[in-house]
Amino acid sequence: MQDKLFDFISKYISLSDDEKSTLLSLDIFHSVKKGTTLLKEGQNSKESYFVLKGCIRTYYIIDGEEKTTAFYTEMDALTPHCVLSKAPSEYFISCVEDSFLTVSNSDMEVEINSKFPKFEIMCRKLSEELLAKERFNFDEFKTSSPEQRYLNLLQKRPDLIQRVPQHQLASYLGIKPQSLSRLRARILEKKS
Amino acid sequence: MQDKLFDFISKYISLSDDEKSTLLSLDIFHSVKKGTTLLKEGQNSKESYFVLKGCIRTYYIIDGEEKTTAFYTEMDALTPHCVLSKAPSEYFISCVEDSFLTVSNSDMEVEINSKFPKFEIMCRKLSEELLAKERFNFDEFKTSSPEQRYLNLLQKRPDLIQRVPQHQLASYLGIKPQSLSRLRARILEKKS
DNA sequence: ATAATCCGTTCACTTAAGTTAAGAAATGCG
DNA sequence: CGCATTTCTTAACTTAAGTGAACGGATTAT
Repeated sequence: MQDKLFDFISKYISLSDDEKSTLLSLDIFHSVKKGTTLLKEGQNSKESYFVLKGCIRTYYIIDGEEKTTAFYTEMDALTPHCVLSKAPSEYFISCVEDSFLTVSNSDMEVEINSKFPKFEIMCRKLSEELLAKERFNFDEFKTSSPEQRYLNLLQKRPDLIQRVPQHQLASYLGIKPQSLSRLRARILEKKS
Repeated sequence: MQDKLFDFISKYISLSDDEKSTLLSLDIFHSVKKGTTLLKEGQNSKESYFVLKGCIRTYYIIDGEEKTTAFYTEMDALTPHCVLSKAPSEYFISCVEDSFLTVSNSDMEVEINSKFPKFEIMCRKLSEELLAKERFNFDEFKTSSPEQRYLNLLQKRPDLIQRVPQHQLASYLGIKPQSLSRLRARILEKKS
């Protein structure tokens, strides 16, 4: 499973065996059970996550209702907003499935980055790439209707629709669960 | 005006006078007239922008209609998706107002980053911060109605509503211009 | 095993956004 | 300056999402 991490890293920089073992010595690999809450609203966490297997989600509680805004699956990285802002978290992070993650601390990252400048380079490339992707996804969201967004998701992340509860998917698509149900029924009708 | 750039940079790293003059020698400062198109769909650009004064926007043309998805104003940085993906651009970038920008080339950035590791650090910090912000904005968008999004914009970027045409604002809010007009009339009614 | 809770779907009704069209106001250009 | 184009608003109508409620089916807890 560690190799998955190294495969991912190799897309950005090349690591020596020495550097690899330094990474492994940090004890960042963790197995997390479905339903576990990794971060709560109001907490001041310094932890970042990288999903090797499984799925985690971020959600807000607004007027007592859960609003899921993002899913992170295999090879997705998440540094919560509160880690950078050093302010209490506005949202929760929880485990959608039994998952295998790397969990790293921002102090630890600062240390590694200063020891291995390579690492700094990887982080820059990765966050630049993720920023561009995030902007693109946001653009797509803005320019399409709920139905188009659902069809788009069906194309791009068909796995999500299988592995995630409908009501979480609904808020991810920016609508209510009932609307998602109706929308799906409408699509099925059209096909026939 | 250059000082504005250095003030911005100083939030992330400290530059020596030597480094400052190296930066200035690169001839990255440009004045751009309102209406100028900086990037066209299909182009393979390597240029990134930083807005010192003015406003630029990204927009798509979908079914012959302009869809504005983002505005970049004072102290905003934009590296277009196509620069990183090295694929033709999916969108246009144009100048909303007469503006003063820095325009930098990705080859130039690679060179600077290798000469000044400090710069690499700044880029990492900046893109991490922007990524967190972008995700937060996306979350807000998903979890609110068009009316809430407009009211939120009124709070957070009141200047935009003044300086940008309504029909561009509308698609930025994910709705049609007619709906924005109606929505504003509705809000005015409520207030009275 | 049974009760309780949660989840997804359906329905009827309300509300708001999309669509089409028309006209007024502002802007740009010859 | 006046004409043309673009932009903004309004209106009537259509379509889709929000709301509240009810129903089975599944999952969880007791």
